Amino acid sequence: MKHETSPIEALLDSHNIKPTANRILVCRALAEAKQPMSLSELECEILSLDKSSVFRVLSLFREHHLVHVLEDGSDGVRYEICHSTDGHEHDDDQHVHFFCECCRRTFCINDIPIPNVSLPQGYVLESINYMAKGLCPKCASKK
Amino acid sequence: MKHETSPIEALLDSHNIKPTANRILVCRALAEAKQPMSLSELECEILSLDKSSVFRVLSLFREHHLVHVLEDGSDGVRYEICHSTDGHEHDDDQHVHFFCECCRRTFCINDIPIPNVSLPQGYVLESINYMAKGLCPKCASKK
DNA sequence: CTGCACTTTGCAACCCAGTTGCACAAAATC
DNA sequence: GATTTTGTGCAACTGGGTTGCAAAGTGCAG
Repeated sequence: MKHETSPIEALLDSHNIKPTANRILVCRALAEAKQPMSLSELECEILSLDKSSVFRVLSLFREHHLVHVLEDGSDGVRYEICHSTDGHEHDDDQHVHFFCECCRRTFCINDIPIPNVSLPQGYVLESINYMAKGLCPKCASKK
Repeated sequence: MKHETSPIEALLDSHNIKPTANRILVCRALAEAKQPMSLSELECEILSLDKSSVFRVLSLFREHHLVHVLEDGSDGVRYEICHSTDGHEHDDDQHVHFFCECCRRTFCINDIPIPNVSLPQGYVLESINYMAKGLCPKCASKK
């Protein structure tokens, strides 16, 4: 019986990434997460993998534009699957993120695209990191 | 002859920070810098000070809202003097920053305020980190 | 199938920014 | 001047990130 390719494998494939076991694990973890994940979170979630393996898988994903990186200021970066329609070169799905200073989690505000600014002459824009900070609904209501 | 208080000391004073020698040094370095500075840059610039001293001075400044913090993704945060008019509680001078991926420097785009977004119900906004990335004019022209 | 080249992985070691404990120096207070 | 409080330097630690290297896995030609 032939091996049915999962959606995860298809996703890797569409980014020209050979789907090894480790890569599938990491990719699935990221895909199922509702929030962007940090290296160490992935490390904990997939205990079978070594830190360096996760690191290298993530680096590879980044090179192939399967994930993008965001800094929330909580010491270290987070990774999130790109949902851009074409999935290559430029991410067209960059959206606003929100970092809760109370529970220190990072939320995707998928509905809200990043507002653009017109930079002064000469600057070449590649990407934008828009990180709003404050209290998430849950933490705000606990006050 | 009486000790003339420098503008730097006045600035510290206005934020209720006792102006010690170290604090004046750090504050002046920040004030004179055209770009936000990292902990290690300050460390190098003021060789007489220990890393931990700079760190503690910066932490103090942050608590007293004399500086604000920004993440440019170049490993580690940067500090910048607040130029808010009242200088307390909320920074009203938050502006766009630009990180050059070539020379890895961070620029203040002072003219451009951070565009606001209306967050979903429940979120309480405190601050926004808006970091545009790409090539600065100098690096872009070198290509 | 077998041997060989290349890729992927795990381990251990390393790097470095940030951070903390502690003891001493400086300043403020009594 | 003695005592308390505050600030500082040193050294050590932490934790995320990164790399070298050798072993395991994979693909392919013969």
